[in-house]
Amino acid sequence: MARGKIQIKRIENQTNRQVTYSKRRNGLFKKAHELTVLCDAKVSIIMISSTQKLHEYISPSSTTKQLFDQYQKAVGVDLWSSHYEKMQEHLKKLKEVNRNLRREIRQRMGESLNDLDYHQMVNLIEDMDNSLRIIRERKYKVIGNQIETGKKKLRNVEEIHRNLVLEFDARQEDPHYGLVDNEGDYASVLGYPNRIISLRLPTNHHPSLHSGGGSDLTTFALLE
Amino acid sequence: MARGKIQIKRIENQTNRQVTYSKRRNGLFKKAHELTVLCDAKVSIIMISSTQKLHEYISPSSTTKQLFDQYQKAVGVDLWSSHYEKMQEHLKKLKEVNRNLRREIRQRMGESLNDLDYHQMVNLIEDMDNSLRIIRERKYKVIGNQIETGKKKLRNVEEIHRNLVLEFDARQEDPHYGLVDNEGDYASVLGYPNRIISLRLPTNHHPSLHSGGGSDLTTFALLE
DNA sequence: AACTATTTATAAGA
DNA sequence: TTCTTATAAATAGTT
Repeated sequence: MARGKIQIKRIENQTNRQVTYSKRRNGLFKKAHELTVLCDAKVSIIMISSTQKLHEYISPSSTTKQLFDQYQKAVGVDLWSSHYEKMQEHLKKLKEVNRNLRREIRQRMGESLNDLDYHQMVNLIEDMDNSLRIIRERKYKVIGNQIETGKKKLRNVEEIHRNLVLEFDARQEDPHYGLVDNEGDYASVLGYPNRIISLRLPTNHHPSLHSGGGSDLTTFALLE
Repeated sequence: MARGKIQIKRIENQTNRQVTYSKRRNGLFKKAHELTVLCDAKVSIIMISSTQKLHEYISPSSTTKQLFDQYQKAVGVDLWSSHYEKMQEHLKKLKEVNRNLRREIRQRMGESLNDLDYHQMVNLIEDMDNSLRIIRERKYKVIGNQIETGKKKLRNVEEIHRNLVLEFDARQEDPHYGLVDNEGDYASVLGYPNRIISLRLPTNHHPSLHSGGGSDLTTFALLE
């Protein structure tokens, strides 16, 4: 278009091609912008050079996506859809699975039994019987554990009580029995909360001699 | 650019604007195409006029979507994703629901009982007991129905048999008893398959006189 | 990146 | 919408 006409065919010289690309790209964008302003139109240009570099023009107050959405709408082909399809399928499968799970639960709750034939119903009953047995066993095991724990706790408490009573009796016979130091608060030193000791021996703040240590009273406290 | 310079600003005259739009659009597309060929580039132009008409240019051997995908990749923002989000959320919810349903079934099958505390276990047992009762009732009802239907069918069969025997005896006493026409095959005319009649009376193809019609033998056939 | 001869695009009119 | 044409704008080749 200047200094000589050119053929419209690929420019083989790489440098030349890039220079022309740059110049004409600017020209194209300028024209696009003029069009945008003069005719109140929206224009989106996406260009990828032979070196894979990308340039774009988008008319002011538009976005490329906006224009692309309008383009799809006008062309009538939803190019997003292919991206959806896989997901749609997944969603469908999940819903199906969901439905089946719900049905199974309903049947196990004694509803929707019309869906089952006699044989299936017999199987269901057998299965639920087995399950119930398992769950009951489990329950009994839990109960057993609780009773066992309870007994253990009870034994501990009884021993503590017994020891306290023994000590108390001993003190009554000999007021100085076991009294080593008036200053220290043995109960709290050994980690026994005074509150609990005083429940048992309101007038005496000395610990029992034989109880196993703080842990016993801890378990006792947990029993409450 | 010709016959006088123009200001680059919106053309107020509507006709003029449209004419200019048309002319410049062609110019732009031509330039785009030249660029495509000269510089071995890919170009996508989407234009929407002030009257919302859409035009596009796409360089040969490309698609608009292709270029748009490359554009997204280069720009680094996935414009599809916003379309996914809602679906993603839905998917997530469904999976969660699914998980819960599975857990409930597992528990009702005596598995994953660690997830339940004692109270929940007691409730589950009570619930399953009730459900089992309902299902058993249903089963008994179905059994009852089957027995009832069976009895009814048996009665019908017995009556048919009785009548056939009666007829057979009558025929032995009087060979022409009840014989009206030798041509017709009464059994099949009345809808009785010969095969079944012949099972009972291999030498006599006449129907019983009193049985209730084809339906009885149909129900009989169902009994087999 | 700048220059400029020349080609190309196009505004206005028909 | 298309053609015409005077003129503005773009740009190929050069520096």
